[in-house]
Amino acid sequence: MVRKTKEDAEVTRQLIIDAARETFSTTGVSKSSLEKVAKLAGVTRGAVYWHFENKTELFHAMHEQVFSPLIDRIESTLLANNHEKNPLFRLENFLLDTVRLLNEDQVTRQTYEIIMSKCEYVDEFATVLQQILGNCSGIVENIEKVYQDAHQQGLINPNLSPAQLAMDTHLFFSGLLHMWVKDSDNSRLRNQAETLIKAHINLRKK
Amino acid sequence: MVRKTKEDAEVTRQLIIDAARETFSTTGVSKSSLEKVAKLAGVTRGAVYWHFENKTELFHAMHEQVFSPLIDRIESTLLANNHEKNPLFRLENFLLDTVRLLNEDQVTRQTYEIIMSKCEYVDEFATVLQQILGNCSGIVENIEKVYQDAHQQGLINPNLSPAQLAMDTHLFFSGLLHMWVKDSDNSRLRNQAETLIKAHINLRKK
DNA sequence: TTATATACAAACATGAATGTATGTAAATGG
DNA sequence: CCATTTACATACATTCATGTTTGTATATAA
Repeated sequence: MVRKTKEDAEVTRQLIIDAARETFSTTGVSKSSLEKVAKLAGVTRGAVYWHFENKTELFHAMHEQVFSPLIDRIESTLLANNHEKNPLFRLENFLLDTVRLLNEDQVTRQTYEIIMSKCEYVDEFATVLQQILGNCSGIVENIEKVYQDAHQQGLINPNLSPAQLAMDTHLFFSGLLHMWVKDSDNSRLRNQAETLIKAHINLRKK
Repeated sequence: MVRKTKEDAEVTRQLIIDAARETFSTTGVSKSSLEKVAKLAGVTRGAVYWHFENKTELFHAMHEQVFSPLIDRIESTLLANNHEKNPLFRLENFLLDTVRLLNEDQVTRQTYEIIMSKCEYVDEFATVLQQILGNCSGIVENIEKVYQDAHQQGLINPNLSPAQLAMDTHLFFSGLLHMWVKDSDNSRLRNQAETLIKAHINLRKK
């Protein structure tokens, strides 16, 4: 046994996370044994238990690694300090970028797939769901600010409530992501996504 | 051992399905052992295996029992043979009724919860997902017809595409149901749902 | 240079869930 | 009324995942 340096250990940790994502994605979280994950990562369960308390913690690590940067990105792309000064364009770009990211980045795509259709939100995982819902509230708040901007700039119908528009957009996009992720062999939706987003935004324009 | 009559057996079968729903709902599908289900139903695993091949078949039975009538209801409430002659009202009523059903009927609510957040869609369950997606396509088609009606009757902005509107509505509602089901302790959304639906429809009106 | 902590592998112990096979009493059909 | 299913309960065999413990070679700190 070759004792690893600190950097080597970090590599191993990442290998395990990657293997977990891959395994969760094909087998589902609850049917993914840590033995399978370990084998795919080229280590033994010993390594897995060294780096993570149990499967739940491993799941958390995998989830956080992808979603932390995503959450951070939201404000900067959505809010007024962005270079794009038209709030409706900012919103449209945010939605389009997210879909494009799902198209291009397999890691993000797999992670979305797992949290949306390969994970059961009971007991220990209920906290993950609460976390996700918390992020959602954050997104809605930011979208609402966007619509408030648009409202003030006179870009949208003045008797539409920003709060309601924000919820409508969020639910639309949430539904879109769910479909997008689940209906993997329906390329129609995947191609249609951009058009749908633009149509959704246009519906609000004056 | 008291040998049961045919009707007794049917009662047992239903008890098992009910127990399964309850167990799936609290424990998640994959962590629900048939032993637990059996005990809750007041029988042994013998009875479960007598009525159902395995957990997957039991899940199918539970799912179908709630969703078959739901699917059947769609066309009759959504399409033009309905008493309500205004297509936008038909659509609004359909959405509102669905939310109301979720509010009132615990069986329907639990079943939605299970398929939306307490089930992993891999291997044997992937077929369930395909089934659900099939139903979705059906709903979208029907909603599209509604918008075509509305279009012909001049109720909506003439340069809005019925197909895109239908998808937008479906994604909105899909997102709404997901949130509604998952965010069980957020009564805000549950109270807001009606308002959101009406706002969503109003957005399309001329 | 040596003691200690690190980063795992390997072995062990346990428990839980599944599927099947067998037993059985009573309903049912002839 | 008798033979045969039916509708289960009970018992058995097997697989599999988990968590823990132990072993160990080596990086690292003192």
